[in-house]
Amino acid sequence: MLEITKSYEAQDVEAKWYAAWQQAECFAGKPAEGQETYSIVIPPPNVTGILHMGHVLNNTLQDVLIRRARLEGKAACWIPGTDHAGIATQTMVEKHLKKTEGKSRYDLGREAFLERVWEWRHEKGDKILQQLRELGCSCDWGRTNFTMDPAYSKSVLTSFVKLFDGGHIYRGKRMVNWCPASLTALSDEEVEMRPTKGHIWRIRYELVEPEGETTHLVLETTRPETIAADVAVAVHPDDERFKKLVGKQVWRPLGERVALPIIADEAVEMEFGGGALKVTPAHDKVDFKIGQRHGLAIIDCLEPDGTLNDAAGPELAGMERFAGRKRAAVLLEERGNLIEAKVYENNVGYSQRAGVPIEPRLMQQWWLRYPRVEEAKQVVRDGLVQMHPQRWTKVYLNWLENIQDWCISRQLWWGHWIPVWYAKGVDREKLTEADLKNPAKIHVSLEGPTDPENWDQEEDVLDTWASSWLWPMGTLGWPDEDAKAKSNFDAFYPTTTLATGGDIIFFWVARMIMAGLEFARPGAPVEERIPFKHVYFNGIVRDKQSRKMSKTLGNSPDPLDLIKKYGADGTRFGLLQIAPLGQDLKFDESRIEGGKNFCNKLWNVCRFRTMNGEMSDNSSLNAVLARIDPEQMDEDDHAILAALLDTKRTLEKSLAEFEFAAATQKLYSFFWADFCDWYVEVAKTRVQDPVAKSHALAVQDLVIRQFLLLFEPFAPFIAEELWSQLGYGSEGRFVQDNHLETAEILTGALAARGVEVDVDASKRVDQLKQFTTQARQLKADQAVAQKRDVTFHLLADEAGWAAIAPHVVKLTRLVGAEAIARAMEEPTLSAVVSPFGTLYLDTGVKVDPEAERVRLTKELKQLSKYIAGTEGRLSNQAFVAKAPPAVIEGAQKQLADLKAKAKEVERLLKAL
RNA sequence: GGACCCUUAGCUCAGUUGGUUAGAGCGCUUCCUUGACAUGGAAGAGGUCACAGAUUCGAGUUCUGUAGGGUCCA
Repeated sequence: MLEITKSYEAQDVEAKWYAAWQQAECFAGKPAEGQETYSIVIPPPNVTGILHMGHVLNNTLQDVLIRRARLEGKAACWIPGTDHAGIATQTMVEKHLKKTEGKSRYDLGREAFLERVWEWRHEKGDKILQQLRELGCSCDWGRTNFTMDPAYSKSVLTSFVKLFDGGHIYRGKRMVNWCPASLTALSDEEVEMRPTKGHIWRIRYELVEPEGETTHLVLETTRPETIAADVAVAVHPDDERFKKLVGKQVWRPLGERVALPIIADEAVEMEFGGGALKVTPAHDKVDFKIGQRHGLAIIDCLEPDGTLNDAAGPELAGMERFAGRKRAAVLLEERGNLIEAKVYENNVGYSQRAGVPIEPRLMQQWWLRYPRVEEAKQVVRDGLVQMHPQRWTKVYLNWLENIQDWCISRQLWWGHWIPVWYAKGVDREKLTEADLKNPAKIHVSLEGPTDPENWDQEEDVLDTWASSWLWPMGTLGWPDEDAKAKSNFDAFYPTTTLATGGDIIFFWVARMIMAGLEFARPGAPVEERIPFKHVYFNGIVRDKQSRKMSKTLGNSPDPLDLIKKYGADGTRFGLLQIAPLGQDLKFDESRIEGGKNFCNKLWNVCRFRTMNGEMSDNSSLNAVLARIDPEQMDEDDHAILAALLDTKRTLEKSLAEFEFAAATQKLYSFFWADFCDWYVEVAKTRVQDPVAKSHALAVQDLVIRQFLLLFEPFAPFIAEELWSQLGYGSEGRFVQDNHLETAEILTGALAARGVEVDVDASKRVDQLKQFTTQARQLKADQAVAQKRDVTFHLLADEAGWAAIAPHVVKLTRLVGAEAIARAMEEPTLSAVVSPFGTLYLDTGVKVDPEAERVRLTKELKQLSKYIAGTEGRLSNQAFVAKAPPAVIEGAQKQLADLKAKAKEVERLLKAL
């Protein structure tokens, strides 16, 4: 007898099998000639991050896909790795440095600081990859990548050089989103617009020369601290109110007393703030464009860290920007320029990472004109890259329609150092487009100049996303030919599926598509250059109040606690059950508990199987099939096999469409309801029967075998353990070494064994189930639910008795009775109308006619309601004329059944 | 301002191309520790499918609008 414990203890099992899998190199992606491949690249988590619920969901999905692919016989490869996450990691280390040593990165200097970051990375990094192992993730760990690894860095820098050479990258002075906290430029995607409460100030700008009655203009601004950087006042050219003032001048109310021209520009909104706009080209994108059109000067009144500089005027210089704003308002009031201060809410751009308002600033940065924009749209429109759910396609295309050049330089130290060198003595601020192509002034290459003493390298690093957009290629060895061969680039690129969150569709997904099209396999057909064929966008894990789970809110459970409490399998399965297709999901721990309970149920039914009889040959599908006796197949056998085939088909379909919740729900209902609650129960009787026993157990072994194969991608640990315990495998071989038979193949294999699965058996078994429920119901009504010494009498016609007779023994056991006997005459007992005839319950106690009348009357009322409804439909001429015949027949049959039943209930009532 | 999503039982969600009496899990009520499982079993209560129209023989399902909630873009 095998020693299966009474309940499933996940922890021991999990540790044991993960080690075994790794030992046997189960997860290594090894493509064979002619073998279909299935590859996934992990969305690389931050190297210093720790596992949160979003990772659990995202990685469980990937593991389900990759494990299923292995079972389908594909060469599967899941490439793991981590991202250096420039700003996040640098900020983390800087904070730590400040806290422990009271030093800034500048105190250490670039080189020493980077050493600290690397130390940090070696100490705290990759923890998350360890945690993924606890979740059961079957990544090919030998292929682990890090975006700052030398090989990967080479691919990043290569892409820069290629894009530069191709004219896609340029250096230019443009408005950027500046983060005063992180002291770096950001891309538009890293800026989040937030409605922000503040003030708007109405301010008088006095005319230098009054124009009749008009002595001043009224302007509204939310940023009075920048008034000193105003260089003009603009009005709309069509605005009748101001037409005669265009060309005149107003006095700047703060800072140096300067006369500002009044100009006309179409960018001004006439309805807003009285129609006149202060123009501050250094601090606003719209103003900058106006300034360019009118040849205006640019006055920058802010320091990089957000404090006001001398240009802001002596009263404000040196102040922090928000303090300066308040002070500016006070100054305006003192000078009589302030008309009104109103509470006001507007959209303000915030740095997504640092959480502070960004400053639009005019700066020299490196920019990328995206390559392959049109092609990137086309591959998605053509379905070469399919997005699931499909609606993301629209979001993607919309972004590409309005795409802007990408600011790829970051004023950070942690990241890929931009491979650009300036000739010593060159004034970087004055470099022109032509200078960028002049090798005497600029050098761009992987290796750097041969005479480094004459050059200074660019200080900036690349945006992190300008490295991760190469992930599907870089992790497969691109651009190095030897590395590509070693990594099986040819076999695994394009990858099959990318699973990620919709929040990074622009940051990452769209850019990967463009990078793939640009760099992978130049000249090859487009379907060979795309980085992936499917993108599945999983939802966001939210708490019960629909808030995003986050560390700062403290509303997220620690996944490792969940794994400890419910097992990795239970956590995975429970979470997937509440993960609808691409919809956000509200986390509900009770569902995780449900996942654990399901595992326990599976465990116990397998345990029960071992208690019912010695295990026979389970070593292969054919071995199990050989033990099935076609002669012994009864309706329950047919019904459970039909349900098994249906489950297989459902999974084939739902997983192909990324409907994970549908898949888990089918697994759950099939196994618990169809198999445990019914099949195993009815089989208890057959297992006592020496003739039927071996066949009945063989069917169970077949179902369990197939179920474990279906379940393994979702719950690999328990599946592996039971596979081993029940003798489905052999030493040194694992579940994944088997082939998951499709419904079609299994149907064929059964047929070859002489078993043609009768799909209609389910309908007849449903009647038996209904009978069972009715009998139990009768017992519960008579308050004898637990008594087993009761007798049922069935008043049935020949057909009814013939249908139920073969099942009477097991039904007797199932309903908890001494006997189910055929009644030859009508007893005066509590009764119910079953599909096989009228069923009476003899408890040995006299029937209470009043209670019986109440019960039957209620039943009759219910039936009458349905009869009326069905009659109503059938008496509708239009229905009969237009509905399909099958529907009409169904309704007619239903009506006949209901009427017969009602007639019998009426008869019972009269007989009381 | 533009685009998209959601609203079904107390809670979290299924409900495939329109078709018999709208389902599951959790929670709740009653009963049960009977040799697989109390992480369990049996029975039960609980829903005008947000609202208003339209299409249709027939709408939770399709269309239009309204309200509420959410997301993205500007």
